[in-house]
Amino acid sequence: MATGRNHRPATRSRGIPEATVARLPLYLRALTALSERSVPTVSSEELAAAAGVNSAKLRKDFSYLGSYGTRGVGYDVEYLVYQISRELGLTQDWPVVIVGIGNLGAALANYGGFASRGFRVAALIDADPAMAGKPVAGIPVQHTDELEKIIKDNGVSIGVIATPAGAAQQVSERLIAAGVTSILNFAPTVLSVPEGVDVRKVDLSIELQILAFHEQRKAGEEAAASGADVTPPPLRGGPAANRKGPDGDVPAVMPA
Amino acid sequence: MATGRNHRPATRSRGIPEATVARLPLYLRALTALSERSVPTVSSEELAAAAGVNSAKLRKDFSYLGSYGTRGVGYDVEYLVYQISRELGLTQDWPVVIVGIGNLGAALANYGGFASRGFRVAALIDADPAMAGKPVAGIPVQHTDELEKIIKDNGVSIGVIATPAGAAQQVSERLIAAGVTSILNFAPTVLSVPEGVDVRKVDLSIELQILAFHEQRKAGEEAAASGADVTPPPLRGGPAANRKGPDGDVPAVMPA
DNA sequence: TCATCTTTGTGCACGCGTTCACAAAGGCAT
DNA sequence: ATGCCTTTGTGAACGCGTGCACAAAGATGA
Ligand SMILES: NC(=O)c1ccc[n+]([C@@H]2O[C@H](COP(=O)([O-])OP(=O)(O)OC[C@H]3O[C@@H](n4cnc5c(N)ncnc54)[C@H](O)[C@@H]3O)[C@@H](O)[C@H]2O)c1
Ligand SMILES: NC(=O)c1ccc[n+]([C@@H]2O[C@H](COP(=O)([O-])OP(=O)(O)OC[C@H]3O[C@@H](n4cnc5c(N)ncnc54)[C@H](O)[C@@H]3O)[C@@H](O)[C@H]2O)c1
Repeated sequence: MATGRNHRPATRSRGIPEATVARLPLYLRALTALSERSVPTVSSEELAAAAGVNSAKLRKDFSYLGSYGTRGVGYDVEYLVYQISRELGLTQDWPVVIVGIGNLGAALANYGGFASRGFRVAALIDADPAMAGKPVAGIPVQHTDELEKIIKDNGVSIGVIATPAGAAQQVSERLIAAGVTSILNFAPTVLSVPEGVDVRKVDLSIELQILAFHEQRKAGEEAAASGADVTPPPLRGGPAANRKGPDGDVPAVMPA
Repeated sequence: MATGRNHRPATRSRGIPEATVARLPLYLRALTALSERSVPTVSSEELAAAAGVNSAKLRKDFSYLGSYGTRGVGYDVEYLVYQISRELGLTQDWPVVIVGIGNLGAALANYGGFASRGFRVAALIDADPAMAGKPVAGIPVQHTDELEKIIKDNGVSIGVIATPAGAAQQVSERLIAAGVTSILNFAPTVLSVPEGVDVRKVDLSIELQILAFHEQRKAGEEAAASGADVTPPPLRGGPAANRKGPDGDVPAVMPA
């Protein structure tokens, strides 16, 4: 579940809110772009616009990292890039393994965005013996038998799962037993992991379904305005009341 | 153009909290699995476990949909599947276009999870003339010149962007101008869209960076125990210690 | 019919995250 | 130096989401 409740009593000073942590990569990306254009400083307003967030939120986020800005001027781009990188742990190189080299796994392996940010594909692992040795994105695929050895030899602590859903739980258990403590899961399954292991999931179906919900709502409101009724009849406690909010919005954070 | 800098009183769809909407697909998946095993009813406790959430949260979520449970018994699986599907708008078929048929786009096109849930790949679109006509996942790729026509002819309202980051904003503008009102963006860019358009993004780099942050913190706490400072731990380290973590499960995708 | 037992539905309290609004800080020109 | 102007950093208010705890609902069996 989400960032828990009564966790640890100490280390409040280092306690950067989870929501802030999730935005740091966004700021970092915007700052990197500015850095490449040799822009020396940015105001919270400009940077917030580039990152697509509220400027007050950005300032508060940065306040958790310390006071790196200069009033009346803004933030020093290079310095901030460094500070955020350090905070995110990107000043070191993180070896990552990808398990399940099918359509998606291969695409991930080919993705250049890994190396560009301190991540290095240490190994590609698949259960299919026919794939063993075959190079994907220049890296030879290794068999799952080697999984534990690979993890340990390379000191891998982050694993990416791109296997079919049915295999994901088992794969996660092997990864964790071998030393992995962070998993990015692309398989549409709820992984059950011990405490201390972080799991983040990327689920295409869920995203589409959320979009579909909003699409339907938009269509419903539209139809409601013209008197038509598109949605099926509610069976119970029918809330004939349709909200026709002025919203046009969007966001929604998804919890676990 | 219009960067939405207007704040809305938050999206109150139809009274269903956004956080709940984001969990409905999760429940639906668990329920579908039960349905396939011909399980007639489930308690909130069981279903919550299967979906990886708190049972009280699940009950509260369902309460927004109406009272579909029976006290002392639980929920009727089939009925609930229907209700949630209807709520999410999955009783109708949503045509979807994928723009940018590279590594990732091709993987998405090959993904079976689309059709299984009311989504249909209406077209694959790419700017590379060399790809035009080539079939990917059984569907011929069409050139971007056709984009507007494709969207309109098929009544597409949901678009998936898998182009390089540099092209994403422009592609989104064309999609929106042609009638798309929901976008799932895989490109690492902040899309600026007019009000009324929903954007959800999936960003691998961000997910990995968030995981890296937690990894670093875990390593830091470990080191702290041995007298080190709480700041930048030089090297990632050692043995994956299984201590208390922040959480066991986290979200992955974020709103636009 | 009535008692018992299970499980729902929800009132309530709490904490996190967001946003507003503004005082203080600092640069810069005079 | 002094005053002006810009922008930060944050106190405070507010709303959303979460989870506890329990009364009410309803099934089941005697
Ligand atoms: N392709 C997509 O766009 C997409 C989108 C969203 C989610 N997903 C999910 O990602 C996963 C992979 O999708 P895909 O399209 O690449 O599937 P795929 O069938 O093309 O690839 C799966 C790969 O995993 C390997 N594998 C199977 N069991 C394994 C095991 N126990 N250990 C190691 N490797 C194993 C298979 O040999 C195969 O190479 C699936 O769970 C899918 O639902 C895919
Ligand atoms: N591959 C991954 O695993 C992965 C992971 C995360 C994010 N991404 C992002 O997804 C996007 C696609 O990644 P990829 O690896 O598939 O890249 P790719 O280069 O393999 O594919 C990009 C495709 O988009 C097409 N394209 C370019 N401009 C276009 C335009 N204006 N209109 C239509 N099509 C256009 C290209 O012809 C190409 O076929 C990138 O933004 C990447 O950063 C990819």
